[in-house]
Amino acid sequence: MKKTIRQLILDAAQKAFENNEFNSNEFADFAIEEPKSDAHGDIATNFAMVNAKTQKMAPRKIAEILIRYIGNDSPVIEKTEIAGPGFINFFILPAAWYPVLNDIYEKDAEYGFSDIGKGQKTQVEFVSANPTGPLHVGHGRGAIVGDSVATLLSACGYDVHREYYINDAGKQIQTLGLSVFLRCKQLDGHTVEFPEECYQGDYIRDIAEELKQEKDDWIYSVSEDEAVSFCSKFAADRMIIKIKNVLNTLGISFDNWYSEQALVDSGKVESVIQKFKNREIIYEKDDALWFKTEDFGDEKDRVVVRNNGQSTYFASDIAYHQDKLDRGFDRIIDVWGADHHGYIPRIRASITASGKDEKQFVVILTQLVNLLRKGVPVSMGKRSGQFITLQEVIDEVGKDAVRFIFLTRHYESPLDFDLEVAKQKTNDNPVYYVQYVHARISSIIRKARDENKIGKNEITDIAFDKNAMAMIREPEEIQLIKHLARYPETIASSAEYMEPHRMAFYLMDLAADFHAYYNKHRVLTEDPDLTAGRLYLIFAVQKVIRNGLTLLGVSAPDSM
RNA sequence: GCGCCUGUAGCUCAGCUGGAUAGAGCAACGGACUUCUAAUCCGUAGGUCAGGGGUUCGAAUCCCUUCAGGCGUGCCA
Repeated sequence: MKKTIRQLILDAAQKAFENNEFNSNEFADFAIEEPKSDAHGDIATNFAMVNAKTQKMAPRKIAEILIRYIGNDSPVIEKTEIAGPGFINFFILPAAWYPVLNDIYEKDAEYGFSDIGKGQKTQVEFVSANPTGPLHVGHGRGAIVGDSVATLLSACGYDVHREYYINDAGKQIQTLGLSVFLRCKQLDGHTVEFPEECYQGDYIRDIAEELKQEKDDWIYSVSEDEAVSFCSKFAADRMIIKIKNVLNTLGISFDNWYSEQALVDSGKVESVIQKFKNREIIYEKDDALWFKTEDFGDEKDRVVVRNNGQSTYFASDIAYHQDKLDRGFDRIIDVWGADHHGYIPRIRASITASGKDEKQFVVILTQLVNLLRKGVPVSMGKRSGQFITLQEVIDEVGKDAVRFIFLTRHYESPLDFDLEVAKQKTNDNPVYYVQYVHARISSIIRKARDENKIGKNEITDIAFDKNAMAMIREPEEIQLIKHLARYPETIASSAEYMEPHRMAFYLMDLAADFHAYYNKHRVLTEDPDLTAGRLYLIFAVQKVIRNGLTLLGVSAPDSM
């Protein structure tokens, strides 16, 4: 509809210019939008205002000329008017909205999908939590945002690749191994002291017990170094399995699990360092190797190889991001927790340094999650082991509620996640509000079948009965269709701005419109045409609700 | 100190990238179930968009500044 109106305006403007009523045929960019208030019509444009300069005319004068050329013969327009400082408001004929419904039936699960991504290869890397402990709610937020963004991009025709980067090299993995090793010894009755840096959560004990079950006393038959190293590998593998399981319960899976250790073993880290050394953008100081990130926009230079010869996490990351781009991705999107924001300039520096376009690299920073119970903060501390895991949160409030709550906020705002609120099945918890629409419509359709009220056509018939269609004319019904017509652009903007919350809010709004309609009008009536028309409408609503929930990874139940 | 993020109704949050009278939900108050699921709906009330300046036809939105909160500012990850 917006496209149609835009074209009408452009054609009219061109004609006005040809007849010398406009001073220029260079028109400024103008907006086509839906006014907040119904009194301002269905669609409005600021064309006249933004073109005051190009035409050297008063906005209202421009508007007058324009609507004269738009005329009244368009099949979709009921009337036009000029309002306020020069808005042009269009009132659309109710019947002009009907094709939206046919479109929904025709495209079905792919209604609203587009190819604006043009098959661009896009990688979304998210979660990527260290396998040194269970996921917590903060990881959950990144996981859900990343997954939903990936899904939305796919719906817009991007060729999307989901990746999890496993930090399975480096000191923290050794520490993990040591923690498990010490816990094993303790389980065997030895007195051991845990160094402060060791992980002490219950999961360490679980892994130690699993290890003992599989390997019995083997760890004492080898050197301690060898034992710890084995424990590291064993524990990391176990943690990855657990992480995969949690993510599975959230409906999240990855195309690739990328191992840092494998990256190191491949020699890519070494070779990037060498390459940068040759270009003299890596230099030696204080027995360490430094990357001149400051030359590429960072605050100061960063260490890539420590004075003890170990390379840093950053060194791997340079090679990793290089490798991503070498794999041919047009755009790489990293989803990080806000506490990593200091890393952006240095990664960007590494990308610029290697001659790539920094615009290919995008970071979504999800702000921290405060876990509460009845308004009281739940303490979180990884080393101490005193924390609630993501798995526990999901078990308590359910996958759908967790996903939806995380998605009803802009990822940039800090999030208070209250476990008690999340469990409530009230409107504090809008996931049920939206799902209820789906269940209600399923219920109506069941009843319609029971009572033989489906009519002579199946509801899903695209070539729908004209008489039935014409019965759709209540204001609430037209309102619903207008809302359904906005779904495609909601997908597009959610994907373009990588803001899945837009879809969540869209669904809540649509749900509100439906619930209001439901309370005011009966779908199943004694009039067969009316009943058929309304069934056709609500079935379309149900499809859109289901499609939208699916994009957000939330289920659409047939009964609640 | 510097950098990033945030500040909108009592609470939790939107506000479509500069548009018309700033919107929802919760909480409060008053109504609607013999009829398709009341996990719903209808209504009332609630605002100096943190404060101040600027940009222009027009600012919650852009710029400057002050204040408040969070995070970061490692040869940790």
